[in-house]
Amino acid sequence: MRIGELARIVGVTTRAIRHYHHLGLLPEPERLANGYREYGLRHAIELARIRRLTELGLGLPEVRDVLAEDAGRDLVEVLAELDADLARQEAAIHERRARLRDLLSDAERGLLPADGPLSPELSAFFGELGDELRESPMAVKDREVLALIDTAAPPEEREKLMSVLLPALSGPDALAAARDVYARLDALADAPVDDPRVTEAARALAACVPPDLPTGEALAEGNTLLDTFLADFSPAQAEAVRRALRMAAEGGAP
Amino acid sequence: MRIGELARIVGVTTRAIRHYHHLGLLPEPERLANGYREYGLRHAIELARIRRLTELGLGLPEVRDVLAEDAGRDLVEVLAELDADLARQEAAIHERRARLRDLLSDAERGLLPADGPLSPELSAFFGELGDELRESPMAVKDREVLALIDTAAPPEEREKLMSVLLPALSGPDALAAARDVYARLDALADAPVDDPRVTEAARALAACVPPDLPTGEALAEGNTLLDTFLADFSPAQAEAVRRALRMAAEGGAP
DNA sequence: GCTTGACCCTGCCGTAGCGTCAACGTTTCT
DNA sequence: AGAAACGTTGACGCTACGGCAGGGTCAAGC
Repeated sequence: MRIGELARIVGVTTRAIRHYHHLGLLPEPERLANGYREYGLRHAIELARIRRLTELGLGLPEVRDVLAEDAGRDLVEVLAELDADLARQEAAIHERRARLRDLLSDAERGLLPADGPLSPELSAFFGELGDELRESPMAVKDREVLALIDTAAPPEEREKLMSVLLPALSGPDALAAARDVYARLDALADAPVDDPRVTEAARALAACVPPDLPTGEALAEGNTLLDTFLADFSPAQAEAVRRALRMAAEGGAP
Repeated sequence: MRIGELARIVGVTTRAIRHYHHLGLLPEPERLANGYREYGLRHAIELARIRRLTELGLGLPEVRDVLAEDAGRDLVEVLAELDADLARQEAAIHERRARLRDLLSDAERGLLPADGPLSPELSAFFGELGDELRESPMAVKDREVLALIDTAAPPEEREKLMSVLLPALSGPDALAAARDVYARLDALADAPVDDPRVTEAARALAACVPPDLPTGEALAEGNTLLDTFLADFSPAQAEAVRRALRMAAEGGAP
């Protein structure tokens, strides 16, 4: 029996058989005078065994281990380990599917303009903001930044930040206040730094900032983060934000 | 902001960021005079978006597609497709885990000497055969061959073969008959081809063969399969099997 | 001025399990 | 005798990066 026939019988490709030879999973058979491999029943049997094991999800090195230890002892151990691994994978897939379903249901209700997934509270806030996201560049930017924070710092810091932010976002006047601040900042896009509206915008923004926010940290000298953040704004907008942070920091820690 | 800081903020490795640059997922930022990449808030935002998408399970080429089509239209489509894909994977894993559990429970009851998984009926038959598998080489070989058939020809032919084999295996005298045949064939291991016991063994074996088995096919001239199969036997054993097949074929198609 | 340590750069090899050529020899059918 | 269908070895391709080699840059401390 030559390689093609063996492959057909067991239901694998010839390439796979040669691969198993290469890895030492399946012993190389005798060669005919022309160099062709000549297989016997033993090979078919062993190959079928390899197949059964790989189809269970074992990796080829593990299959080799199982085949090598002629006592079947190790098999049980490997299978148990594999089951645990598969359980983890299954759970991971399940979780991802749950998040996918949330996203898809949001999308069906017309939310989700072009963004990826973010936490449900934020999603709700920006969902209600609605048309603002199509008209106010500031609102768009704000959503992007909050999405960044939501994605970035894993649990610990995220939770802390969200716990002080969320009450502010879900208050009864939060939407109107946010719209007002966005409009004021948008108006500063082309304004000079000494425009009188800068002060008003800063005051409006500071009023929105929850008192528990660590604004002091943000103002610390070596903070390149704040600079990077403000580099994306016009000079007047950046000045307004900076003043608002100072006002919030002074008002919050008297 | 340089690459290390960006990586820390978003929670990825610098290697991943460079990888995204290489694939065109994330635009290359300006370079400083020393060749360092200099990032802004925009990059952090985009990188976080990429992260959210990959963590959902999208592949990087798909992420690129979603980011490229500036309308979010395609996102829903991609996500739906991804969900279908994940559903398939989840089902596959679930099935494998079910088979694994069967195997492990078999192993706990002391079955499964060193073999991989096979269909439950076969497993039951050889489970009951018990000690025979430790004493009779023929029994071991038989199990191996049936396991091969069980693994190899997918559904169609397998079902056909099993449907005629299983009744014969589960009859009340099946175990005793099988033991008898195994013993007779084992006795022929070192016997000459013209040993009188060859005829008796052939008769005993033929009596076990279900009448519906396509023995004619097996005897057709060009069948290298049968030769390969018999090459694993001693001459007298092979002769007995050959004669049994002839007897079954003649008796089965009168 | 020199070293140390923490960054940054490019580029190449490795991963699992084969698929897919390439370039060539053998067998088999017509 | 030519073509189709097989066989041989060898090398590259795929994911989403990790790891390493071999170097350049920058701030601080001696």
